[in-house]
Order: sequence, then C-alpha cells, then structure tokens
Amino acid sequence: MNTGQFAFVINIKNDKVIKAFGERVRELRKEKGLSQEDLANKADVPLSQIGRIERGEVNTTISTMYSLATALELSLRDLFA
Amino acid sequence: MNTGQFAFVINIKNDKVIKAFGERVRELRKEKGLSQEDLANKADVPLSQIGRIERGEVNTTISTMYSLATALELSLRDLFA
DNA sequence: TATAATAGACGCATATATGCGTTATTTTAA
DNA sequence: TTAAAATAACGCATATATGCGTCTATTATA
Repeated sequence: MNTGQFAFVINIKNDKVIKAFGERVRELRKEKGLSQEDLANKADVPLSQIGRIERGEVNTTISTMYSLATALELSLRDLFA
Repeated sequence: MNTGQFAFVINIKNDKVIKAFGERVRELRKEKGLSQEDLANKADVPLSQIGRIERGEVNTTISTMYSLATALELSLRDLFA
C-alpha cells in the first residue's frame, strides 16, 4: 500500500560546520542590512544559492565564500566566528 | 593542417584566492612537520586531493577545509592568513 | 650514485555545487 | 487583512570536487 512517510538525509560529513557557516552568513548579511537579493547581486552569486547556503544545504566552495566575504566587506577570515 | 599548439584555461573565478589557500595549507602542513600523506591520513582526505589543493587546482569546499583545519589543530579561521 | 620518501600528475566514476529559472510560502508593512 | 517584499523550495543542466587507484618525477638520505 505504501502509505508511509519517508525521509532522506544526505551529505552528513562536517554537517554542523556547514550549518554554522550558513547561520554566520545570514547574521553578517543582516548586520549590513542586506536582503538575500542584495547580497546575491553584490557578490554575483545566484539568489537561490544564497538561500541554500544560509539554510546549510550546500557545502560552499572557497571561491563562493570569497565572493560573499568581499560583498560583505570582510576578509575571508572574518566569515568564520 | 592543424599543427599548432593548444592551451586551455578553466575556472578562472577567484583563482588567486584558491592559489593562496593552497600555499597556506602547504605552509601550515610543513610547520607541523607533516608529509602530504600524514595530513591525508589525519584529515581523512585522499592524498591526491591534498596535492590538488596545495597546487591550487581545486576549489576546495568548507567541509574539506574543516577536515584540514582539524588535522592541523587549527580553527577554520586560522586557515586564512 | 642507489634507495627510499615525498610530491606531482594522470584517469575515471560518482556526488554535488553552481547557475538559472520558476513557483510557493513566509514575513513585513500599509 | 491585504499587498508587497523576502525567503524557501523546486527542477534541471553543467561544471567540477571528491575519492580511489596507479604511475612518474622530484627530493632527501644512506
């Protein structure tokens, strides 16, 4: 009958770090008074990607991190608490 | 006749940051007196990947960066000069 | 030298980040 | 409560990071 519920969990490795990074980006973005769209435009990173990053859904690359840091007027170092 | 030479350049975006990161990893690894293989084992990152990272050939993810930082007994923050 | 240790350089498969677009949901303000 | 703004959540294509293995080249040491 197959009426059950299903859940899938993928990509567990260092998952807490990824979540924490997303929260940090969100926090920094708000401190600067930017919307996700503002940040997307400034950093030249797609809006949908900003969302995925902040929700901790993706394992962001250093290149994207650098684009975000620059848009937030921070050093790469300061992206990390 | 097509006897010329060809060269391909890919993935230019933030390329200097990627190079600088590789150099930083190499420097920190040597400071700790570790071979690439030592670091690969400690961080549970494939040896070939350590090489690619140090040579600036790959756009490393935060998850891998965290594994490296931990193996080097550093914070993620300190992976950046 | 030679030998070992280390690093570089491939090739290949798989997983997934990115990039772009669209629609739904939630939040904020009027 | 309604409209607008912001964010979430999809779908899909493409590029590429990772993971694993193997082989070559370089460097250090006996």
